[in-house]
Amino acid sequence: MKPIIQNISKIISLTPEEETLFLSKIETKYFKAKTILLSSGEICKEGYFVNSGLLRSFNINDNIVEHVLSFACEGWWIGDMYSLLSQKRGNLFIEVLEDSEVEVLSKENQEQLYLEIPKLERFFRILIENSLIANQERLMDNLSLTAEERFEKFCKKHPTLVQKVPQKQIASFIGVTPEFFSKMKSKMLRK
Amino acid sequence: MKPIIQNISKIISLTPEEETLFLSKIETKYFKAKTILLSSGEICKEGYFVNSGLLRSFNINDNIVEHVLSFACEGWWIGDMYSLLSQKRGNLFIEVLEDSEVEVLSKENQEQLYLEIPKLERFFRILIENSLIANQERLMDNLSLTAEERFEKFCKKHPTLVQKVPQKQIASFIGVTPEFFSKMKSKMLRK
DNA sequence: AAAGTCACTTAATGTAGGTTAAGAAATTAT
DNA sequence: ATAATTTCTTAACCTACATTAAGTGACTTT
Repeated sequence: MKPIIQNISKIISLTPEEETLFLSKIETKYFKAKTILLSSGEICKEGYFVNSGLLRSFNINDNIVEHVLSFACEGWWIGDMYSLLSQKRGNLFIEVLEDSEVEVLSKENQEQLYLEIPKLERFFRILIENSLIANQERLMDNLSLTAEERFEKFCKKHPTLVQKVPQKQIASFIGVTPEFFSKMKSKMLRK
Repeated sequence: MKPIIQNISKIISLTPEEETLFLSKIETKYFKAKTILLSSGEICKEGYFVNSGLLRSFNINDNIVEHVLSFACEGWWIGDMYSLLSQKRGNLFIEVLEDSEVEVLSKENQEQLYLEIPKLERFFRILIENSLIANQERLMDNLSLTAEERFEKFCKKHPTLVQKVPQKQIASFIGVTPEFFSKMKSKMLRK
């Protein structure tokens, strides 16, 4: 069974016909590392489900500083929610960090699927609820924890990512500069 | 027409029967300022839609420092998403800041409504999508803007709230101490 | 109206994390 | 393999914001 179907089946159950219909609306694509799937200023027309590999979304501040909004590895969805929904120009980049196999679901097909398989409203509602919860927690963590504590939490929560992701991007995700992150890390090791 | 029905009608259309059914599942309540609707450590059993007045959700760090997650005034929904969804103990408080009139939707009734009016899946999906987008933006702002810039953005986005909410809670929302906020504000006025 | 609490201000001092810069190590490209 | 680019480290110095503390005014409570 395709990972994306497994992913959906964890939350709602699809009939074989619905599965087929769903699969007809997505497209499997392969991307090389460093491919930019979406740039700031563009309108996001599709969402991505990662079969294998690793993507990230980030923005760039004052044309200099990158801030990572999210990573997505196997079994995760990624997109620019703001732009995808509003169909206005967003300010996120979506980049492939490792050679990846990805299911592409266009905005258009997603809307059609909502009509053809109303159950999918439920699936995506729950998917987004979970995303919101994670985001709220991250927000509160940024307000109340030190960089060290945030890093520890990140390690516990995403042990695989810590191995795969370049260190400067973990720094960006938890909200510190690469220089400070490096200093902090070596300080933590010394304990 | 009840504000909560207006709120829903902006996104989906309900038949008169569906409206009646929906209304039968919510309860209008009146709360005095300072009422605590939910405490940290409790399981959140209901969501709130504000007809009038003002609520907030926040957590408390190390039994000392409060961090405001969100405000909700007229026309806004509020709840502890994490606890509401997982039915586990959350760490948020929900407090009434001004005497308020509120529509209460229990978790139980909400689940029933999803079955009886599947369109509501769509409504809440979109509601939560918007909430996620706002959260993501706030997260990125916290990573990339100064306190001053965050405050300016807050003022533009929520001009009514700036008038109503105690200053120390705006400070908490944008992520600084009340002391620093006070200093910052007087510095901004001097310009 | 007095007393107490709470919200806000101001100021001195402290610190987590930023900036700049330069070199070392690791990847990538030729 | 070598050069080129990128990532990581270290260190000196800097700043946005936190902490502590003390004082003022406003709102509650009795």
